[in-house]
Amino acid sequence: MPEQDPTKTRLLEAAGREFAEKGYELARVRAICERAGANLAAVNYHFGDKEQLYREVLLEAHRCGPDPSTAPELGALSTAEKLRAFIAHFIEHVIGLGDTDSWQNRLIMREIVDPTPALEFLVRESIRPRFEALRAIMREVRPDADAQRIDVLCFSVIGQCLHYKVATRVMDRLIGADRREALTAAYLADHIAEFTLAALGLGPPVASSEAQVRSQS
Amino acid sequence: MPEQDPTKTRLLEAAGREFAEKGYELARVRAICERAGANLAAVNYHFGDKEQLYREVLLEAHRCGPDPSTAPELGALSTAEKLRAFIAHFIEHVIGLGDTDSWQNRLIMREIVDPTPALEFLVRESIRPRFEALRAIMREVRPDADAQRIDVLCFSVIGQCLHYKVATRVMDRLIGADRREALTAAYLADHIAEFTLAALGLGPPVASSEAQVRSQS
DNA sequence: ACTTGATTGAAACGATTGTTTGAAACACGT
DNA sequence: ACGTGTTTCAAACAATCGTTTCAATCAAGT
Repeated sequence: MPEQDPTKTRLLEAAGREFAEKGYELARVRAICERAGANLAAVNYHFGDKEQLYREVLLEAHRCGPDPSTAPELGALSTAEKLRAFIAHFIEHVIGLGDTDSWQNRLIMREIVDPTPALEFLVRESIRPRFEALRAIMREVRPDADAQRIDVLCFSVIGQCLHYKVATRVMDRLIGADRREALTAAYLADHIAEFTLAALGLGPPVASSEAQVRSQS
Repeated sequence: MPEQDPTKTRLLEAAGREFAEKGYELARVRAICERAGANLAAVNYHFGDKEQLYREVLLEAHRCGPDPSTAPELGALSTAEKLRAFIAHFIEHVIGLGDTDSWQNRLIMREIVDPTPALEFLVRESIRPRFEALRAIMREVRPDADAQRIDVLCFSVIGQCLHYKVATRVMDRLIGADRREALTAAYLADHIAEFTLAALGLGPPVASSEAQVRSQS
């Protein structure tokens, strides 16, 4: 099969965009095939049916989306810097707010909020490893905390980050699309890190202006 | 029209549950009518079509769901206590994690994450007032902060709260449904308040155990 | 050229959807 | 009892969806 851009590949790409935009139910097989420049029957020929296509797309989104190999190296960093690195990585790669927000991220976000049976796989392969990494950091910060407290501390971090992906549309109407887009990945990562470190007693309280924040690091 | 439980009322209730469970597209008019014990044509007779029914259900969810009149009285409280009261109110009423999670909350949450054209109304009537209230508190905490910093501070609070509604299914698979359900509204409200107050310098860093938290209040 | 297997194409199928229809049943003022 | 306007009902309609069909097309081995 020495082809340069086979129909099957184009279908996966087109299906990814369609599923991410519309969701599984609203995504139309006809629209996917049209995007891919393929015939209507191509989906059923290459993937069997719509559901199997969706699973393969989700698998592709996991592979090409947030790259596990770019997970921050947490070797010789201090605890505070580990946390800062985790947050920066999460914002930029998992949330996908740094680059052009890819269909991969939107698709995974849909699966989180409105799960299909494919969620189990997604948790096992992508979400849990990251969560365990954060949990390890939190245990380092608070060695004598019980499991429940560790959990909610992790959720406080993840919740802050994920909010910018989940509630994007509401934010646009709340503070204006221009001001929402002005919240760059770097700014958000910095804010959430400062906020979290201060809450954990690893840094000073969140300052009023950017200058004050910088004055301590 | 002196009736005790008219078809129109039963349809709104049934439609609310159906839309909340399945979402707008997956919700079936036939299922709604079956739940309401009404005829298939009842929807079109009383509401015109499915979309107008959805709008009226959303309006009903806004009225009977998170009650604006129960918004915390923020009169003579200190800034820290205002924030604590806001968070507790948000967790218990808006997230709906306190009582049985009603279809009203699930429906509104769907509208936030995956908006329909009805979002504009929802923001204007329900979300913006609450957001402005939080923004006022934050301005009180950081009088010299610019608008952008006020925004992200508010989002840090809301993001922490909303996460327990948005990612419930993922949490179940991540820490187990039993441990997730053990996170009561009171516990979460207390944690998020402590976390946020510490981040703002209005309280001590988040402690390792519950006892240490209590020792300062 | 012919065969074989994999792929593409246009058209149709069957099921399900929201919606409409027109008659029957009901409520109620006269 | 009658007439009138409202509400319910079973049935069908039109549109759309995912899926299937089967012939046409292509690539490569012989």
